[in-house]
Amino acid sequence: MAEPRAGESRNADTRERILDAAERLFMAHGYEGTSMRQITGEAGVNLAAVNYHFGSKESLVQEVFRRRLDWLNDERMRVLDELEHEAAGRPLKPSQIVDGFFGTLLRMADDEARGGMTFLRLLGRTLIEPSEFIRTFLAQEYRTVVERYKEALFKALPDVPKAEIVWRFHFMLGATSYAIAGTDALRLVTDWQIEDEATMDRLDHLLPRLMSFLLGGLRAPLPQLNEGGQI
Amino acid sequence: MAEPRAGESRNADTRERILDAAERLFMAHGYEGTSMRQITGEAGVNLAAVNYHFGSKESLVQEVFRRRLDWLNDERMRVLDELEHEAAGRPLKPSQIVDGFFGTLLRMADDEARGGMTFLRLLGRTLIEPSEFIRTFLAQEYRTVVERYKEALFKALPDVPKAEIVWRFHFMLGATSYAIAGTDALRLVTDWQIEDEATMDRLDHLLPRLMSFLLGGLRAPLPQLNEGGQI
DNA sequence: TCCATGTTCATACGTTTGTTTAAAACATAA
DNA sequence: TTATGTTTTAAACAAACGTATGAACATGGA
Repeated sequence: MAEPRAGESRNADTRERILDAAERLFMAHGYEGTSMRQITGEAGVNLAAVNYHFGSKESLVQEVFRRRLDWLNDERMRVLDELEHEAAGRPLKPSQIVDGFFGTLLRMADDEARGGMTFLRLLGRTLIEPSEFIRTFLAQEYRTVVERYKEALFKALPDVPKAEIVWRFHFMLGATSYAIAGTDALRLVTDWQIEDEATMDRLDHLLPRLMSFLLGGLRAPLPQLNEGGQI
Repeated sequence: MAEPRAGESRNADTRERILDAAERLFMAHGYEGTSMRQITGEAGVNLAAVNYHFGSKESLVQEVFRRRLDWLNDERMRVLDELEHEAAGRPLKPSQIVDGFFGTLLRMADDEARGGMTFLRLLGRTLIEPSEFIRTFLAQEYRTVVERYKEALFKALPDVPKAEIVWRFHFMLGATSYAIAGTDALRLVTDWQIEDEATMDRLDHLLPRLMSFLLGGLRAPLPQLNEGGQI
């Protein structure tokens, strides 16, 4: 380990250590289930450090997400810009759009410097986090990106009602959320000791699997909606 | 309101009042985010009542789920028994199985006596709840039912690798979870003021929408898995 | 050297947490 | 009525919570 050079360097180091510890603990135990003392303990810093550097626990969790989401959503925007530029006006293929949004997300798992699997699992279970202010915060962070991808899907699937696309976007988010929430949640479906456990959580298998599923759902035949009263 | 007749009647009433309040509050604020004082306050009972009737907060939340899941999973078993009996050995259609598992769940929303939408939304966000002991508990409660439906899917889709089906079951759970987690989570995708808000959350629309999506995903073309190293 | 600035530290504050206690109130049956 | 078991009640408990404070320390420029 390299010695921190001096004041400002230690400063930045402390912030990062706190963010890393908070990310891991929020992932494991949730926001309300994680205490300041756990965070500062695991980070090896003083209890008061969080309030000094971030102001409050609420601000801390927001910074935990912002640190990763800023890059992710910028990247998603960049990818969509590039796709639309190459398409030169013609509508994109749904698979391109889905990969731009969800593929870009899942590929973060390979990048340990961007939070890797830890952040992905945290995000996966936080989109439907009980804590009101976190959901509100995430909704704001995602607003513009989701809006652009929604519009792209509208153009790519002109024959599908917009409300239908919105719902299917929502369903895709759910499937992806479970996909990355990881082996914890998978215990619901598998019997702990699955024969090919080793290959179950290979990331290079997860992405194509999820992508097939999402596209299958997105392009499914439209349901017959009974416009009258009861079903 | 009918007067409670006598001792045992008041007893049961207090228990039910606590369970109802806890269900609603856990749905709104999560397990860790809900205090005993909130629960007993909303239920209109004494603070000590929870510990007297249920022993602890952990036992309470387990009873909240058990009260609904017992019926749900029995019903799922019954439906699958019936389907397999009618099929008389021949494999079921995937749509029948999916409807038996997820349709039975969603149709609970119409039954206010079974918890209705409140319990559904609670369940939706609890399958990936951070609290370890809740996930463990749910995994146990679901074990046998999930196992039977998995087997049914294996038989219904003999050409699809079992690992693939397990994953897709998992994805379906995720999509369903988001579907029932309700309008809170939908804010991620919609712009608050959607034109046809009124029709967005009509339950008789949600079920066929979700079903199309799930079946589309379940029957999607198999992904090309790179059996070698990196993707 | 001195001061100013930024950071760390131990400690304490006021609340809130889940749970326990012992007495009171109640219901049931002899 | 008396005796017995069950349920409700107010009050208290220790522990943990997020946050605030002021002294100690380190650093860089004057």
